[in-house]
Amino acid sequence: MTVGGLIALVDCNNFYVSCERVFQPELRGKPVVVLSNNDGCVIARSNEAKALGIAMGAPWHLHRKQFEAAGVIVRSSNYTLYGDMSSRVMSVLSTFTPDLEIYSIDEAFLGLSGLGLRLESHARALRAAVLRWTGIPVSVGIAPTKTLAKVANHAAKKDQKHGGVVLLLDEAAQDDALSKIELTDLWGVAGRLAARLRAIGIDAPLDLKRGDPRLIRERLGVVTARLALELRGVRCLDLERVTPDRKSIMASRSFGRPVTALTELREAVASYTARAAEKLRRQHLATASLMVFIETNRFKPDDAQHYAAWPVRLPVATSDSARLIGAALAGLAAIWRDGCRYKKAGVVLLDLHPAGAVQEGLFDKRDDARRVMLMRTVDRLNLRFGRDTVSFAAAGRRQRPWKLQRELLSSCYTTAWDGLLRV
DNA sequence: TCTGGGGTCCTAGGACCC
DNA sequence: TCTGGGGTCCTAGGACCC
Repeated sequence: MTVGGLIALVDCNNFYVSCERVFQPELRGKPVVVLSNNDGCVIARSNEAKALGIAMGAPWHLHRKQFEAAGVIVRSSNYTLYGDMSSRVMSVLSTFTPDLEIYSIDEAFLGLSGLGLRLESHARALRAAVLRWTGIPVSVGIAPTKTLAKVANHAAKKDQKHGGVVLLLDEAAQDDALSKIELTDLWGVAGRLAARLRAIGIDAPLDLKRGDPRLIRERLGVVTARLALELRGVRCLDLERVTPDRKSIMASRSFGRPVTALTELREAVASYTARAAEKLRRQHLATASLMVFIETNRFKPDDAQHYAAWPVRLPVATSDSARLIGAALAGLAAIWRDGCRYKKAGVVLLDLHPAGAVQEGLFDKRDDARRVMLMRTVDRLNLRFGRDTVSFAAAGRRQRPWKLQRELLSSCYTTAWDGLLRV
């Protein structure tokens, strides 16, 4: 039943607020919120602030007067600090087990095989160590699957009586925890999916757990089917011990005020692109395509609305800031409209490759697929080459010669072709 | 003489997470 | 005057391949 051992989810409590409190102890015990860029909206709340009814994502300017009158203390976000605190927390965790997946800035999954009966005291020791060495309080949830570990962690946070640690080891305990939460408390269920679940008679987490897997797969897709299995204790999501390479890198910002001048937009896009390129180089990657986008204020329906994105394909993968900025600005020029009041701009780097493997022409995936297919065909079949055609024998049957469209083959593998033609 | 069908890729959009 | 900034995966449909 617990094949593969148990999984712990360690999650920092109100992480950004806790980071601020480490350096400003006077904030402890008081209602505190951390605001997003431009002090736009609430992105973290202390328990005391939650108790006042401050919602996640609440636009601050709508509530400022009311909440400040209630004594709420406000901090602007400081991502450099949070990133640094996160590394400290993760490095403490890594002293407890090498079996660690850093899931987000404030969460990690830990593999717990071989701890046996000392599980709970181990979890409490871990909690105490993180608090002692970093000043950050964490909650620990332990269960046979990631999804159930999330449920356990939710329970640990919700009820102080657990002392920050909840284990859901047997089905009775799991069902008890599941009976106390809503569909949208589950990892992977938000409003839309919850509505679709209710439409087929699944109103609560336990209904989902006990639902017909085939029906769920057919009506709601593979992700929800996996979720249902995970609730049953069947592990579908494994620990990702090695952090995979990023598949995209974005840099974007909302402006503090509306921007109409192209020169100003160019400055913003150039600086975002430079930031994205820095991230790219730090991760030893290069990009072969990017997208630039601009956006007006969607909360102002009276303004002329304009959202536009422009993809730019680069001839060669690169991490060079100047080349990327040039490409992004060319894209910007193509979409910018005179007279619009822009509120946000950004750049996304796509089609990322390891920097070391960068060579012109190697990153057209389609060409790469053709080359692989070609090589496989040569291996599998008895090929005979003519000047412009190739014929082959398969399963003892003679087949019509296939016309080769050599002109379709990109330069990156004409060498391979030349080799083949000499066979 | 055979003119179909299966596979893969790309893109956009949707949904979700922190 | 003021409403964040990142990411991931899945799906569907069309293009294109042989």
